[in-house]
Amino acid sequence: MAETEAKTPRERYRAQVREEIKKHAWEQITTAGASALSLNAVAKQIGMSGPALYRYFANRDELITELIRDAFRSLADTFQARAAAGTDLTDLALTLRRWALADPQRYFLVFGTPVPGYHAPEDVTRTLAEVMTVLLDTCTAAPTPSPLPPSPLDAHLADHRAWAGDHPAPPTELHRALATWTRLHGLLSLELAGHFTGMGLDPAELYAAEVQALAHG
Amino acid sequence: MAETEAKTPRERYRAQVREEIKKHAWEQITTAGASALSLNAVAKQIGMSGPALYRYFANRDELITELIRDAFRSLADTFQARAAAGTDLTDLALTLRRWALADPQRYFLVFGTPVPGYHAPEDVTRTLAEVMTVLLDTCTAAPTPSPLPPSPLDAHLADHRAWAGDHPAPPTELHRALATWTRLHGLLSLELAGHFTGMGLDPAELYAAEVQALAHG
DNA sequence: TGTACATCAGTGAACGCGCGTTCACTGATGTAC
DNA sequence: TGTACATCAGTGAACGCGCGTTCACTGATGTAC
Repeated sequence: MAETEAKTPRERYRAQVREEIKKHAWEQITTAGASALSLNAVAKQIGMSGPALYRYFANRDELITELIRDAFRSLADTFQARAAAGTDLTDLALTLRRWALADPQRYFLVFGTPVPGYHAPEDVTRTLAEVMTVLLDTCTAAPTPSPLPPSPLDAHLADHRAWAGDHPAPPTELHRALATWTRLHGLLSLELAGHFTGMGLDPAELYAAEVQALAHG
Repeated sequence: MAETEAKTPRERYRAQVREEIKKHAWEQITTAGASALSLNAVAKQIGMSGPALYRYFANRDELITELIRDAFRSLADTFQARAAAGTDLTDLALTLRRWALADPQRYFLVFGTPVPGYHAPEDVTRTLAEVMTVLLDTCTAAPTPSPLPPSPLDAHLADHRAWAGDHPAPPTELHRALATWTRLHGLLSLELAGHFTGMGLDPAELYAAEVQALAHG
C-alpha cells in the first residue's frame, strides 16, 4: 500500500481501528445507501459503544468525507493501474463497468445524486482529474480513424478546456473523452439503478455497442 | 385537467388538501432530497398538526409513492403533448432537458439513485413505457439517413424487444431510441449533479452535440 | 529494572431532538325524517 | 324548516425509537528518570 514511516504500535493500532470503522461503514452504505449511515450502528457492529468512534473521527461528516475520498481514490488507482499495464479505450471502458458493478453504491457515491446539503471536499476534484487524464491519454494514444463528425462543440472545447488541465489533446479527442464519460455513465447509472430490469434486454450488449462506437467510430 | 364527476363539497375539499400536502412535500424533496421527507414538517408548514395527515395518506410511504407516480406522469404528459403537437427527435431531446432542469430532484426521483429499500409500484413502469413509446414513434417517423453502424446489438434487440411492447420499430430504430435515452440521461444526470461545474464548459453545448449526432447521424 | 507520571482508548450516563405512528377526544359538516 | 343522528376533519397527548454528540470517568499503555 504505502511507505508508512516509523509508526509506533499505538499509531498502527489507531490506523487499524480506523480501517475497521470504515469497513463497517461501507457495508452499511452498500446495503442501505449513504444517508442511512449511523455512527451508533457502526460502533455496535464493531463491538464498541457509540462515543468511542469520536476518538477516530471528529463527527459523522468526516467519516463520510473519508469514504468518498476512498471511493474516488479507488477509481483513480484502478484506471492508473490499467494505464500502466498498457490499455486502450475498450479495455478502459470495461474496467469502468467492472468497477461500477463491484459496488453500485460506491459508484453512486461518486457519480450519483448528490447527498443533499453535503459538499464534497475539493481534493476529490483533483482525484477525478487524474481519472480524466488517463481517459484523455488513452484517447489521444489511439485516435479513432473515423472521428465524431466535426461540430460547433469542437470550437467550444478548444476554448473551454480548463477541465483538461494542460493536456495536449486536440478538440476532437477532448470531445471523444467527454462522450465516453457521459455515455458510459448514462448506461451504468441506469443499469445500476435497475432501470433495465424487466425490459428484457442485456445491459452488457448495450454497453458493448456504445464502447464499439466510441473506440472505432 | 380531468373530468371529475359529481364531487361532493367534502370530496372536493379532501382532494384540495391532498394536493396541498403533496405540494409542500415536493418543496421539501426539492430542497433536501427524497430521504429527508418528514410528515411532521410538512404538516407544520401547512398549519396542521402531525397526525392530521393520516386522514389523507395511510403513511409516509404512500405519500412518496404518490409523488413518484406524479413525477412519471408529468414526464409522460409532457412527451405526449409534444408528440401531439408534432415533434422530432431534436425537439423531444430539448423538451427532456427543459423538464429535467425545471426540477432536478424530480428528475433524480425518476431516474436517479434508487431510494434504498424502497420499491416503486408497477404502474409507474407502465407510465415509463408510454414515454418510450413516444420516443420510438419519433425515431421511426424520421429514421436517420446514416443510421448507427450495424452491430451485434441489432440482432440482440431483434430478439429482446419486450420493453418496446408491440411497437413495429426496426432494430436500428430500437437501438437509436435506447441510445437517445441513455446518452441524454448520462449528460443530464451529470449536469444536474453538478459534475460539470468547475470544468469550465457549457453543458448545453455538449447536449446539443449529442442531440445532433442522434438526430442526424 | 523499578517507580512516577502522562497519554490516550473506551465506557456509561445523559442531553435534546425529531421521527412515524396510535389513540381517545372535540367540534364542525352533512344526511334523514 | 327543525330536530336527531352519523360522518368525518383535526387536535393534543403519548409511545417508543434511534440519532449525533458531550461529559466525567476508569483503566490500560507508553515514556522519563
